[in-house]
Amino acid sequence: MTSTKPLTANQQLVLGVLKRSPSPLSAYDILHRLRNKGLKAPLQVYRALKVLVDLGITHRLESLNAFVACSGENCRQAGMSGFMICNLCGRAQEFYNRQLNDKLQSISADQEFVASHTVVESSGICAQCKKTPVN
Amino acid sequence: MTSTKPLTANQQLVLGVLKRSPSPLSAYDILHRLRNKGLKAPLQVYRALKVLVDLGITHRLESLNAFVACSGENCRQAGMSGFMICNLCGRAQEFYNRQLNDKLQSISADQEFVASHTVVESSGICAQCKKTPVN
DNA sequence: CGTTTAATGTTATTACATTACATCATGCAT
DNA sequence: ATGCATGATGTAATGTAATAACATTAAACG
Ligand SMILES: [Zn+2]
Ligand SMILES: [Zn+2]
Ligand SMILES: [Zn+2]
Ligand SMILES: [Zn+2]
Repeated sequence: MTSTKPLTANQQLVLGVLKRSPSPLSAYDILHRLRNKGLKAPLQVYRALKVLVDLGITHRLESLNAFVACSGENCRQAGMSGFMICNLCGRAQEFYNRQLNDKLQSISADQEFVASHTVVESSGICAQCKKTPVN
Repeated sequence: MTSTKPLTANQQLVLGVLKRSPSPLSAYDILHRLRNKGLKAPLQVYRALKVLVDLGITHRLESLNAFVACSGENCRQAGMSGFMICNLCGRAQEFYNRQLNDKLQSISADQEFVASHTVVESSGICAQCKKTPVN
């Protein structure tokens, strides 16, 4: 059934901000953008983010301490996608690669390690910024 | 030639603490352990860590906001190793896998993304802790 | 209704990291 | 030697990220 409980008001607000943003936002960035909507404290944002991340609708970028809306549909099942983060324009491109996941899986298996979550984040320069140095 | 400048006193202290620790330490953990050696401020630790990380002698674990001494020799060249982090005992096992790196490389290439650094961190339960639940 | 439960709000605190500026040591050019 | 540049250190203050503790409100349900 996957009876999916609807998002609460705060959760929708936070998700909306993330979806509209071209690049990842910190919790405090989000808070700042929702002051006018009545949000006042970090916890309101962190609570909403926790739910969204747990649902797989939003991802946390560990190397940025920031959050981004999921760009795919396959994250709930896969549980593991990667990101390419541009140091110039700040955008984070999400990707999913079966072979990469399989490889990570086999590496874990070799060590008898049971992974529950894996972070894959590359920093560098995106194709766009390579062509147009100043964005 | 690789004329390698010797580490300063603070850098050696920080590296020593990391090498002796069985699991990753936060900058403030390190500071705490070096109070008796005269270190007083976070910046002294962060400065040393920056040098050690830049040298590839130490790695930063993004998902923990913590640091760990490099367990291999191949990091200076490779620039990319991964970690399996146990949620029970807290240990972080470093690994290096050529095929994984090649795959990440090819994924980047497909998107015309030039990666300068890549984070790979899996969280889960290590072999040790699987056998002996309470460590 | 009255009671339970989940979501929110509010304040304070803890944890992580950097900025700014003063001081000290070292090496080297005059 | 003396003065100056350079790099490492020390110190204080501040900025940024995240959570703890507790009060309040809103929905669900008998
Ligand atoms: Zn996703
Ligand atoms: Zn870019
Ligand atoms: Zn290493
Ligand atoms: Zn373990």
